[in-house]
Amino acid sequence: MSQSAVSRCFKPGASISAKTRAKVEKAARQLGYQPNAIARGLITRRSNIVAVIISEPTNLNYPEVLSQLNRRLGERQVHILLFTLSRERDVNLALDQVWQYQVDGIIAAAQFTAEQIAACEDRGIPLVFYNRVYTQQGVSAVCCDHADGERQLIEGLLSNKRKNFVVMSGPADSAVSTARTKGAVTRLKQEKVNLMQVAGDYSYESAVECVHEVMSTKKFSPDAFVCANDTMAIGCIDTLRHDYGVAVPKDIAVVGFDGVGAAAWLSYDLTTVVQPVQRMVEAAVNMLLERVEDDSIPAETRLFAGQLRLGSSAQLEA
Amino acid sequence: MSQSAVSRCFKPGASISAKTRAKVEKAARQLGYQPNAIARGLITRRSNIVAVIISEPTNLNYPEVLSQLNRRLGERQVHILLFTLSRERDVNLALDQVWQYQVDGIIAAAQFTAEQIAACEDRGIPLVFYNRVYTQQGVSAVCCDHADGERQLIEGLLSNKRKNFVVMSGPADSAVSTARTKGAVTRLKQEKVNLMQVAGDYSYESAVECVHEVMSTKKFSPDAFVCANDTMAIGCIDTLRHDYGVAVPKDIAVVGFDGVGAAAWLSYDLTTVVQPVQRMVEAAVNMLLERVEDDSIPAETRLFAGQLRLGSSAQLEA
DNA sequence: CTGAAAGCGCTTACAG
DNA sequence: CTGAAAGCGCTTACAG
Repeated sequence: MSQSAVSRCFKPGASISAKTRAKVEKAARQLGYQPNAIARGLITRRSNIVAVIISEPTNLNYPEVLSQLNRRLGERQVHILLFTLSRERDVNLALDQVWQYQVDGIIAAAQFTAEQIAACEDRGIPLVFYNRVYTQQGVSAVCCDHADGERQLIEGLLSNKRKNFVVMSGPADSAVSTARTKGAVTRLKQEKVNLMQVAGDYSYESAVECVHEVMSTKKFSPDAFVCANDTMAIGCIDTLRHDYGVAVPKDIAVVGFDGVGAAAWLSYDLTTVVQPVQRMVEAAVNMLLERVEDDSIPAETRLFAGQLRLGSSAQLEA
Repeated sequence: MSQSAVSRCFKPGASISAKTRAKVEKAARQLGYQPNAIARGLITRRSNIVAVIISEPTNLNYPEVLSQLNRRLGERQVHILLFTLSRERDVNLALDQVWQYQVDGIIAAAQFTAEQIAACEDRGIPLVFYNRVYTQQGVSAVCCDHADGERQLIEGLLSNKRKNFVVMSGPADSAVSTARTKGAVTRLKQEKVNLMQVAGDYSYESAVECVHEVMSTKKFSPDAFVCANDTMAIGCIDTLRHDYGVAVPKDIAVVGFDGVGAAAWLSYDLTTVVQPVQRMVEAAVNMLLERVEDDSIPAETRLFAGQLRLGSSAQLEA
């Protein structure tokens, strides 16, 4: 048994006789032999590992994203080296590790600086952003159309005769929150309505505090809360009902964004925009692996429309 | 510059003069050089990668576990190769990949067969289970004491004069669900109370169906629901309130298990057992890495008590 | 303290 | 179709 013969046996399409193949396979079975993917990667310069960098692991949306990613990549025999960031600024720490592990590509749900993006390019590591868009050239991304989703929600609330809006944003360093908040505010500024902005951090608890802040403001009595994610919208509904006896949606309408599982729970039945996670993940994986195969493929940004979910937390027209 | 000099420069404690070190570091900075961890792993037989295998990614508990794991392992410069299983039986597929990637160890929140455990041992790959216990020798595990947690909940419900219990289990192939259900049922069988068992799958939707099933059963009118996880407990509360106008906890008490974020939401304020995730993860990481360093260290099972959270979904005594 | 050499487990032209 | 040889980028005795 030569080394080469064994190697060819595990390489699909290599020229090898049925006889040698049988011999190798038998021995492999007896010894429990599996080719060493690390050594293979060293010579082929393909590790079949992709780094997944996520900065908001607490976002309820992310387990689904991660498990979809694992499924889609797994189908193509690609593995995930996982990096969850506690703070957005830890990107550099993660990237240092990424270089060392010779990953084939990066899927990032985190904010990169221009230098960080350039560093990936310099090293020839394809990079696809998930739910971040960059205006600069040559950056691939899949993204849910946050601005348009917010626009749809606001249209509905407006034709519902809502006049006094609260827009609740997420963490200041979250690009997703910024996009959503900006989408909502931009549309609202075109109308003659009152607008108050408050800053949460995506968490239920932060929404509770924001609602207290709003409700203790004299001279402003809101009739609609527009929240940057579902978790905060849920926090709003609970606080309004339990602490202020407000009827939702009769007195105040509440809308969220994401389409997490809890949005459909009977206590909330949230009006929200559902991100097409499956399609987004599929697109991200395809775009990344295409560019791994062929580095001449140009960058591309794909924007997916979210789907309006009409719940009873805000009775919009269909 | 010899290869050896560069190598020593990146190895802490190696004998190298300040002068050469400076020269190497300067060059490294200019070229953006980082040692290739893959090649290093090939020769040192240490990849600094740990496989994390999770079979219930939909469990709301798991994002926190994963992000804690990442933090704890990251502190020790160890990385996570992630495997999420859609079905418990995919363990073999995951393990095949695990062998190829020469991981240093495995953390598994999934059910392994005796053969699968033996395969890890044969290959000398340390294995620590998370929230699974095995009675066989030589298996390391950290686990929340599910049975004792259930016992505490049941004691409380009993001293509350509850008489007609529903125990709702999770998926049949989940060891965690089995342990919890068995803990509850064992304790209940010691008392003169009525008991009905129903089978959910950990999801909110399955709890809704279970409640319908129970409430349409003539001759049985429950006054306590004991659910194998928080998500189902939440589904119970919602269904009881919205579909049957039941007062929780006055008419029917509901308890869960896990201590997920939503348990504290105002609409639920769940009585549940909180898993000490931080401590459990810390223990799992320590146990695994100890055994990576020194394979003579014997296996160990560590059982952590869960902490009772007294919410208003069941008014237990303190 | 430093460098030349061997070797980790693979793949891949190259000759036969 | 098959095997010997070179080489991927490292680390680590070994000599100097």
